[in-house]
Amino acid sequence: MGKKIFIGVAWPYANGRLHLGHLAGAYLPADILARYHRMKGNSIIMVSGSDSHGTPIALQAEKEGVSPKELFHRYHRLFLSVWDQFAISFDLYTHTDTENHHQVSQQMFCRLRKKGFVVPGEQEQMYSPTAQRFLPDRYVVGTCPRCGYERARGDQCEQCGALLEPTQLINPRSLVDGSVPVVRKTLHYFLDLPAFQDRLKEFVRSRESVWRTNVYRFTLNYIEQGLQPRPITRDLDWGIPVPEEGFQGKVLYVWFEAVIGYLSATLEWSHHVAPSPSQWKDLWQSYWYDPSVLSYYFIGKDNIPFHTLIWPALLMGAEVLYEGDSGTFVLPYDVPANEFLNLEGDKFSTSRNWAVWADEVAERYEPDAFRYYLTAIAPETGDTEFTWFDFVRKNNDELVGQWGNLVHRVLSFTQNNFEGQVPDPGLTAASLESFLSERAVFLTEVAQLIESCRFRRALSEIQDQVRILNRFWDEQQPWHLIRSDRQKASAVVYAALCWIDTLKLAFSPILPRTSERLHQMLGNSGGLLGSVRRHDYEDRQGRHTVLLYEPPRDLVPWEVKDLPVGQRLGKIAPLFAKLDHSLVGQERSRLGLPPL
RNA sequence: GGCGGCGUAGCUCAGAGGUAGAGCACGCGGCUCAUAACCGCGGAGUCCAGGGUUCGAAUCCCUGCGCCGCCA
Repeated sequence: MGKKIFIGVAWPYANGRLHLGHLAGAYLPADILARYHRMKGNSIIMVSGSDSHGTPIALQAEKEGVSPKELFHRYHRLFLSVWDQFAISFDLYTHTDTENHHQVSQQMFCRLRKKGFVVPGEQEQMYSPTAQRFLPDRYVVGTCPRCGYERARGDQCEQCGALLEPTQLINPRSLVDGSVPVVRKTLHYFLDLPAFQDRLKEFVRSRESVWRTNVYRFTLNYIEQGLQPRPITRDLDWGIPVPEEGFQGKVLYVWFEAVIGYLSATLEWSHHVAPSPSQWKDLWQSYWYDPSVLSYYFIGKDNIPFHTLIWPALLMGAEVLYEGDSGTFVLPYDVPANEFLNLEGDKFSTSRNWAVWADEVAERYEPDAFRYYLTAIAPETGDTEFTWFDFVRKNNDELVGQWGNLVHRVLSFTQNNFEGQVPDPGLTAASLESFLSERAVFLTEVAQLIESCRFRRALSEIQDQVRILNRFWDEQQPWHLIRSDRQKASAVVYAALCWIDTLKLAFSPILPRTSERLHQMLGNSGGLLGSVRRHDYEDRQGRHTVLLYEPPRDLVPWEVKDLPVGQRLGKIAPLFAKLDHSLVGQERSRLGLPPL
């Protein structure tokens, strides 16, 4: 019986481009897990979407003189093409400004309100009399009380790093029109997190053996320090309206509704794929109310408490989405938060333009080369470093030199000596038989590593096996055997081809594009990659473009298969391109660095 | 300031109480099927610093330093 897997991936904020740090931190590992489970025959969905609301988007839109909707649609479109370029196989990639997401978020709000976990309270906030509206902390600037910097923001001083309340600023003014704001009381709703203190603690403890130690300890400690009520509404006009009388001009806080996207996206996906309208309900509920579902959330380390505490609290509090639903929400199984990827000795920064932009780089290089490199240096246990020098090096020496070359030397040899057909091993020597039987052990080992989200380790395990096969080929010397003992040569080639076929399988979650090509080259039927499809639709919020994933009609299963004797190989071509070392200098100069 | 993570060979990173590991780079040798790729051998390190526990610590504990994140 197959397992049921839900994979949620952080909702990227649609006010800036995506860079390799985003991919390495969340989207790539999630995709690897998703692709693996599909081959394993498990039911899985992977969902995410663009986060369209919130202060930074509103602020930036104002600066550029466009509407927030326009701004976020621009980035949303860009994101869609990145997922396509890097073959990130979201079953649904949507955004938070759909009618469905508005409804589900408001419904969650109402559920929690009704159950008493969302309560009203007063807050003091800066108000601009000239603009007649409340100002988010960042909209207020003034002199920092600590260092005297004159353009400190209401939430933090960029000069000295002090975290501030806007009321602490000396000579505060509005960033919008320069007017002097005043302090005013405002009514908001708060999530009663302390009410969940004990249940959350019990929940977190139950995950000790699954979660990474940093995630576990960080979360547990957070609870033990005592949870505070958190405001879940804001004075802002860009967002999801608070569904309550007297709350005009207020919206749900973006951190509250964005996590609900995991749930709303599942509903939307079910709408898109359910065979009949009456079945969509069963479909989405099967991912949220069945206690055997394993749900994974791929995020960066800055996002941990939202997924290990706040989201579980919302799910516990609401219990179900609609009154009368049977079952209760499934809590996160694993939250494999990654640390950060740095770039050439400094952290990625969108505002300082210190980044390798995903959309750009996908046009200059084979995206699988990045998938390889980013998995090899995945920041699973600590921050790691992207350097162009190391990228070119790993691409040339490991990906091309070891894996690509192994494939090419064996396939070419088959082409040249066996008319491009899988040779008959005849009575395979016992040593080759046991060599071939190790494939199953190998696949199981890789599977276990992937299932426990140790992708970097999985990749190194696979590369070890590539090295073993290169050695096998060298030791057997088929280029001599072909003259002295053709039968033995056939057996060696057969064994090598079968192993390559298995390695292709193991590589395919990490390198889907090139594995698909290799799959064809080996003359196989079926497919590995699948396709990402755009889908347009309209609702009361406007027109939307989302991404849907379609697996290959005949998805190759995750299991050892002997190649049929006589199977014709496809057209052979190198899987990967070697990169010239001059690229290192070129790419570095794009960043304003000396050539090395 | 509080909490968590990280600090290991020139570089990128594994490991985790019992004589320091991998890949690359470097040196030597082999092979020629292959994208000058592949295979073998070798040198290389006060495992951030200081203290403690232990027969034994890179690994556990304490203190400090540096980097990253969260929170105040």
